[in-house]
Amino acid sequence: MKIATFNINGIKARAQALLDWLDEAEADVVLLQEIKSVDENFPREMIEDKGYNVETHGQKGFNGVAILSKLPLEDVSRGLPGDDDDEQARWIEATVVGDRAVRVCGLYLPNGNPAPGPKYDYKLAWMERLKARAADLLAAEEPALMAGDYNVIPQPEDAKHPDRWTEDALFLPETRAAFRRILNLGYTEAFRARVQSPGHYSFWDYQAGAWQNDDGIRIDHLLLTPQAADLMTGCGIDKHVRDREKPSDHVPVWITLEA
DNA sequence: ATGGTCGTGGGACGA
Repeated sequence: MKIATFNINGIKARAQALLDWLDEAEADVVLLQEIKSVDENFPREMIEDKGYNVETHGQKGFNGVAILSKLPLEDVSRGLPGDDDDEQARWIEATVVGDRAVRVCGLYLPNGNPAPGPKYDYKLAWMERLKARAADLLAAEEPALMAGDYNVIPQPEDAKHPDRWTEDALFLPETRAAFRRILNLGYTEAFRARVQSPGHYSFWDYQAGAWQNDDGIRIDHLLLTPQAADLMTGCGIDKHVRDREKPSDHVPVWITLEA
């Protein structure tokens, strides 16, 4: 089973790029972030025509997440638990029924800039709620993963120029510590578990020639429970997608599971 | 320090 996460930065502008990538990647499950669409306007038919089941959790203008799956999806749940007043569409989860059942959670963690400030407070509070959900998932002792745009640069090795990010909400010590606390519950960060070398990124800003200079950061992650990590057979970043026409500023990150 | 570029929706805001 191949599972990918992809922040597409707007489904309307990215429709063709997404379809092209779906054709080549042949992922069984895709977790999308920043669809920037309400559910009614999401172009589900074009994706269903490629054999995917489609579950969305959209919002007007911003945010929005979705799950695409060639396998059946069960027990779909929308919204990160822990704050009934939070109306931002940043979380969706479902059970994928393959040879084994895998609980997949798609997330779009708040950016948090500028920090300090209310947006950063929201980010840290959201990460605390994420940790609570992560702990509950672990307690089930089943294959499960939480994947998406974490807006967290875990280590200096995950940025071309870490010195330029020291004041940024994606790299502040408090952000990285909150991310580590989630990992330390018992999660495996798929890519870093398999690749130790620096210089692998999943996001390049549209501005200032970031892509041309390979001035990237690695902020899209897949976190696996021990039962999922035991099934992992591969992991990769589809960097070449960033060089295409009308690209997202993120590229897909994926794993393969023996499931 | 500033401005640099996108997407959505059709203005301002988020990233």
